[in-house]
Amino acid sequence: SPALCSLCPVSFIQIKNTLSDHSNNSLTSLTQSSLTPLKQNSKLMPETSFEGQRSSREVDEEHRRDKRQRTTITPEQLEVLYQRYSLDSNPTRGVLESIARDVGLTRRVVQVWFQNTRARERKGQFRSMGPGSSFSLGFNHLRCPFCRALFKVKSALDAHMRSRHWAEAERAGYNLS
Amino acid sequence: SPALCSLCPVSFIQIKNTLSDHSNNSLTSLTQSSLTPLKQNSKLMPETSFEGQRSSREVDEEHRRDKRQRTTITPEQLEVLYQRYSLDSNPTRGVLESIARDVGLTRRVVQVWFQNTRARERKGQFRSMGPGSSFSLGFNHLRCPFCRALFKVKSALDAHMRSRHWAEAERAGYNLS
DNA sequence: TGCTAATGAGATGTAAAAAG
DNA sequence: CTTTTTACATCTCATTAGCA
Repeated sequence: SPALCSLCPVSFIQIKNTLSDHSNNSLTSLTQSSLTPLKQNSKLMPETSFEGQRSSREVDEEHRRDKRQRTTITPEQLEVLYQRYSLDSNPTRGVLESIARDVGLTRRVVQVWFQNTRARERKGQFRSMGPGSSFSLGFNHLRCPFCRALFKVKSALDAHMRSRHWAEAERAGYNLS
Repeated sequence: SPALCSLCPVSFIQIKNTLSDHSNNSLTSLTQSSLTPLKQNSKLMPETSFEGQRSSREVDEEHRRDKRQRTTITPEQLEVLYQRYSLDSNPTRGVLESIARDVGLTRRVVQVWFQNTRARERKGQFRSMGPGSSFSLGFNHLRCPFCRALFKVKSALDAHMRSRHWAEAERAGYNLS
């Protein structure tokens, strides 16, 4: 079976990635990470045995096994993600799935995005806007200086900063009244 | 020989289990357990379509392997369960069945949940409500009492509660100044 | 090259299974 | 039934690697 979603461009690779949290394989890596400087670059071993045992003629069309699949999240998707994040940064499984449907990504991708975003927030990282502050993206959008959230109007951005970046905004000297 | 890691509390037993559970046979079973729709939960927790689309051919390979199906109990279901539990922690079979009907789980699942919850309560781990009722996690982490967000320092948690849960916090008597 | 999506190890919680 | 163990799901944290 091609293992390709009929509704969206989900490949076998992506589905496989959803399992990666559970694959605690190997004594080898455990021992290694515990006892050695961990500098040895173990080459992300593809499960050839597993893939090899299904009918290979059906599958081969489209994956590069040696490469890690990196999803490109579009600004439109980011906008939705940040909006949902602002409502709940730790969504339950069901909510996560609904978000995934909304933005057209797999649940795993959305889950990872939330994990990474929580980590980013925890570390106090915010995306400094760099040169050309709060530049517009696409169509009249304002980007939050502390994260990538996009807003159509300044009042919405202000409200966002008030609610989401209270401390940082104060530190940075924004006057949010 | 029961080797124990000298640098961390990893025992031989744990390592052995990890190996035997995950190294050889488990990509198939993992895939299946993660991707196969839960039949008893299909109404409340429908899996997304792309996840459920594995061919039956892939499924029945290694059919005998240990794949225990783990039900994911949603927060909504937990709320009902805890509420019923507070009324009677040892319900009769009939009551158990009515609860099962209410929450949309099998009687067996509800029964196991009550057993485990009684055991947890006996061990002093009882929580009157689902995860979200303030308890600490890890070493330096504080969990928000109103959602699952984690914070390293109290000030960050306070800022979070101020921005996200001001109403609830006020009601609950938190002093956020 | 910087940002960030993805990966992996380790920790935690708990549903399910096994043992008693 | 209770107690204990196993297995799975998800989190954090640290890293790795892909793409504009």
